[in-house]
Amino acid sequence: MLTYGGPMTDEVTDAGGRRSDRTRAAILTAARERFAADGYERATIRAIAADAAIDPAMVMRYFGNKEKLFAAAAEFDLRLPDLSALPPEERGAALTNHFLDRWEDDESLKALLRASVTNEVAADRMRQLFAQQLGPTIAGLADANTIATRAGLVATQALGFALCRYVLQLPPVAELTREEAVAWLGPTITRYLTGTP
Amino acid sequence: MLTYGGPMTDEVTDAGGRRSDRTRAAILTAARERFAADGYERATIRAIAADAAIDPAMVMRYFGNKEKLFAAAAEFDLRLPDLSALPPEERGAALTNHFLDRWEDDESLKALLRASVTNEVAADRMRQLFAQQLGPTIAGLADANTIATRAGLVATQALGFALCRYVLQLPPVAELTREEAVAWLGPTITRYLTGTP
DNA sequence: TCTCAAAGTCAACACTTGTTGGCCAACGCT
DNA sequence: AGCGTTGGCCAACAAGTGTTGACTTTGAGA
Repeated sequence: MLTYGGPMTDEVTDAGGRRSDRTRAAILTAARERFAADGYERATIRAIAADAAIDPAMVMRYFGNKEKLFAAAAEFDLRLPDLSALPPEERGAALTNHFLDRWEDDESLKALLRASVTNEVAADRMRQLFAQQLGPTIAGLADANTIATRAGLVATQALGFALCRYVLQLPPVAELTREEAVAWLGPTITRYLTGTP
Repeated sequence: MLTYGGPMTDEVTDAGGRRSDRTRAAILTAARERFAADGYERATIRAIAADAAIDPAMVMRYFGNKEKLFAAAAEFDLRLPDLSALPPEERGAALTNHFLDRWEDDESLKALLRASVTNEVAADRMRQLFAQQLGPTIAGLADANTIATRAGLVATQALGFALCRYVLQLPPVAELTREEAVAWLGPTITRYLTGTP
């Protein structure tokens, strides 16, 4: 039986909880950093284990194999806000701001982007992100049968900007302030959300 | 001495030329395909050699090592047209069309994009592409000290679209016709080229 | 205190990778 | 024909990969 007398928590935090929960969380954190920095194939189990200060075999015990570890590390929720409350012309800026926030406070997205270029599982997760999370939130903001296209277009600009700013670090894009970035991208996103070609 | 009595040609074509020129070209073609399809680390020398129907050792003989092979395979010229002849509001569509052309008739760009996410040499080449090729061609179309930023913004949309369409293959983006794509992206690029935030 | 499952360690495996050096075949020149 | 350069193949190396199994330690419940 899998009973255990210790404190019962669903959350996965650094401190507290069973010992196994802590190392599990340590592995996930290290994995996210490595996948974000190196991509899928260059991030090795050994390096991740070293970062988490545990044995590589533990990673296998906890997550089965590298693919499953990645799947667990790249779990991600865009946490998109409700845009319908805003006037249409402000929605692009709001969405841009939200994207930048999510990108900068969670390495999972960077890990997902870096990996999705060479790993099919990651690419699939990326496709789902925009189809199942962005799609529904912009549904109702425009003609129903244009929603998928609009979500895709938003993806092109959002991912392209993130690629240039956080991954390739193209100087002129990386040096933009938050305000400049929003001022440039906002109208583009707004047009993709509710405009017409 | 490195003299050779055979026909002296600078061009590297499939047919004709010395035997070495032909296999050299075969290696480059295979390398481009593999790098484009698999990215830098998953594209192995052995697989490239197999595609070119030669021995892996030949690849080393011809190009020294994997990095130099990639550098040779990912040599790329955007061949940007002169935009100043066009009316400002048509420049975005023209540039978009040209990008799509270049993307679809040469695998080097896809190879470069896939590799640049995990390989620093490739990332550097990508940065140069937009700084040294796109920059100069849009110089004169807008205020001189906004050129670098404008080139960067164009890069975000161009690379983002290519990423979604050709690499991730996001369904709604991959299914857009050429006309739809140009109609959506054109105005965005135009605004980045000559508009104001 | 004893017991036993959970958590962790260690060493090795099978495999793939980039890369190297030695050897053989082809071919244009004298 | 004989030569020498060039092009090509084979086998192997060292390093690093994901992954596995057996062993040891830990720590809570009886």
